[in-house]
Amino acid sequence: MSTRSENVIKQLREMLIEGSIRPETHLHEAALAEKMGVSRTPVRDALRVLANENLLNYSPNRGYTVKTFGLQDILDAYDVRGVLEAMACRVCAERGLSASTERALHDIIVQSTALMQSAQGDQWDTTRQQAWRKLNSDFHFAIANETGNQHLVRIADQMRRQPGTVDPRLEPQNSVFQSIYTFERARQSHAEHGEIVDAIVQRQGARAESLMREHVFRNRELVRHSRKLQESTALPDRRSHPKADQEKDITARRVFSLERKAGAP
Amino acid sequence: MSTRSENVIKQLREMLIEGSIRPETHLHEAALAEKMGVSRTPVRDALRVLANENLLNYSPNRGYTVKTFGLQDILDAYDVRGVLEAMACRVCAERGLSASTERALHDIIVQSTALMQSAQGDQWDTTRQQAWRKLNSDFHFAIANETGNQHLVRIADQMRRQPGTVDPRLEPQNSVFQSIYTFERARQSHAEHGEIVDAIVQRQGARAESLMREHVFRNRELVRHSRKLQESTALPDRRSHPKADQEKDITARRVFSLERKAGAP
DNA sequence: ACCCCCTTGTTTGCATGCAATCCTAGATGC
DNA sequence: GCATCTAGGATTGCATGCAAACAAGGGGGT
Repeated sequence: MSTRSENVIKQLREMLIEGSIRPETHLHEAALAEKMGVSRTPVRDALRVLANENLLNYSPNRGYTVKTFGLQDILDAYDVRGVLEAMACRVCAERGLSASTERALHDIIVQSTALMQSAQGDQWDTTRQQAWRKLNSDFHFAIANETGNQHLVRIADQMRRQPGTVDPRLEPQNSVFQSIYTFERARQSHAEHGEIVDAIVQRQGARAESLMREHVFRNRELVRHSRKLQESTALPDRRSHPKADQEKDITARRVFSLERKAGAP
Repeated sequence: MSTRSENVIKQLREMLIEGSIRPETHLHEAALAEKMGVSRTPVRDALRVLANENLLNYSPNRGYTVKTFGLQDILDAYDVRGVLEAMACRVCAERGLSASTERALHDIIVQSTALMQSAQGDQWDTTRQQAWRKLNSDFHFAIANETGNQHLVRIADQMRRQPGTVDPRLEPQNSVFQSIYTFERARQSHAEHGEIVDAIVQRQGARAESLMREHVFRNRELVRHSRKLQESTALPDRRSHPKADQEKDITARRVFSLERKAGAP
C-alpha cells in the first residue's frame, strides 16, 4: 500500500490474474511506467516479482512477456489445491479444530445458509454472487489456515489465484465462471461445505479428506467442461491457430502495448 | 547467469538456504552491494525477489530481514512435499510412465545400486554422499516432472529448498543431515525408491501413493528427531531466549551486518 | 524525574542518465 | 533473388543522485 512498487505489483497482478492483458504480450517498461504514472524503477521491480510468481516469462535483456496458461495448467492448479486442502482437512480432523476456527466455520455456514435462502428463486444477483465468493474463499482459507502450515496456506492461495481460476471482476459475462457461480452450483457447494465441517468436527479424517478432494474436483470439472465448450464455440476473432500452444523458441515475438488501463473509461 | 541481478539472487538465495546468514539479520543494501561488488540496484532486485520467495521479511521503508524458520516450518515443508509427490506417484501409476521417464528412473536405480555396492562398508565418503544426493534429487524430480504439472514441480522443488531442509554444503558437519545421509539411511531410501518404481510400473496407484508419502515422512521424522536432539544439546552460545519466536511487533529490531562472505578466507 | 518534541544522521524509495545488448532494416555480395 | 553483414534505433541493465521516511538522541518543558 505504502510504496509505489507495491502498488504497481498489486495492479499488474490483478490485471494478469483477471486476464485483462493478452498472453504473450511483451510488457514494455517505459510504456507501463507512463501508464501507471511512475518511473521505470517500480515497474521493473513489479515485473521481476511477477515473473517470480510465475505470471510472466523473463528473458535477460529481452524483457517480460505474459505467460500463457492453457486449460491443462488451470486444471493442474485445481489438482494441487485439491490435494493440499484435502490434507488440511485430514489434519484438522485428526487434531481437532481450535475454538476460534470452529466458530468461524460455523459462522460461514450460517451466513451461507442465510444467503441461499435470501436468494431463493431468482434473486441470485451479482451482489449475492460476490457475497458467496467471499464466503467460499473464507471457508477454504479458514481450513487451510487452521493447520498452521504457512507453506500450505501460501500455496493454496497461490493456486486459487492462478489466471483462469479466479473470477474476472471486470468482465464476468465473458468467463467460464458463469457456470461455476450458478445458484445451483452454489447451493451444492454450500451443502458440501457443511458435510466437510461435519466430518472434521466428528474427527473423521479420511472422510474429511476425500470430501474436500471431491469438492475441489467438482469445480475443476466444471471449469474443464465449460472451458472446453467455450473454446470450441466462442471467440472466433482471436487467433485460433492451434500452433499457438508451442511456447518455446518464439523467435518471432510479437509486441503489443496495453490496449487500455483497467477501469479507464 | 547473464545479468548481475540474477547472480546476486542466486548467491543470496544459496546463502539463505544454507543458513549461512543468521535469522533476523537486517540486510543492509549498501553493505551487501559493496560485498557483492555491484551497485544497490541489483541488490534491491534480489531482496525483493527473495522476500517474494518467502525467504525474507519485508517492511516498507525499513528493509529486509532474514526470516526465521523453526522446526515446525521445516516439518511442514516435508508434509507439503510428501502429499504432492505422493499425488504425483498415483498419477504416474494411473497414466503409466512415458518411455523416457521409465528409462530415467531405471537408470537412477541402477546407478544407485552400483553406488551402494561401491560404498560397501566404510567407503561412504563425502563424494559418494554427494552423488547419492544428486541421484535422490533426480529421482524425485523425475517423478514430479512426469506428471507434466508445472505447479507441482515448482512447488515440490521450492519445498525441497526450504532452509533447514536441504544440506548446507559449507558446513555439513554442523547440520542435521549427518543423520539423513548416513549409509544406512541411504540404503533404506534406495530400497524405498525401488519399491515406488515397482508400484508405479505395476500401475498400483494407491500403493505408489502411500509408499511415496511414507518415504518422505521417514526423512521428515529423521529431521525432527535429530533437530530436537540438536536444539536441546548443542549451540549453547546462541541467544536461547524462548521469546525469540515472537515475530510480529519487533519494535526493537536488531541490526547485524554480514559477518563474512561465504567462501571468503 | 519523566515525557514530548524536534533535530540530525541514516536508510530506503524513486527517478534519471548512461552503457550494453538486442532487434530491425538496409546495403552488399554471391 | 537470397543470404549475410552491418549500422541505426530501440530497449533493457545498472549506477548514481536526490528526496522521503525512519530511528536515535538531546533539549526543553512540565
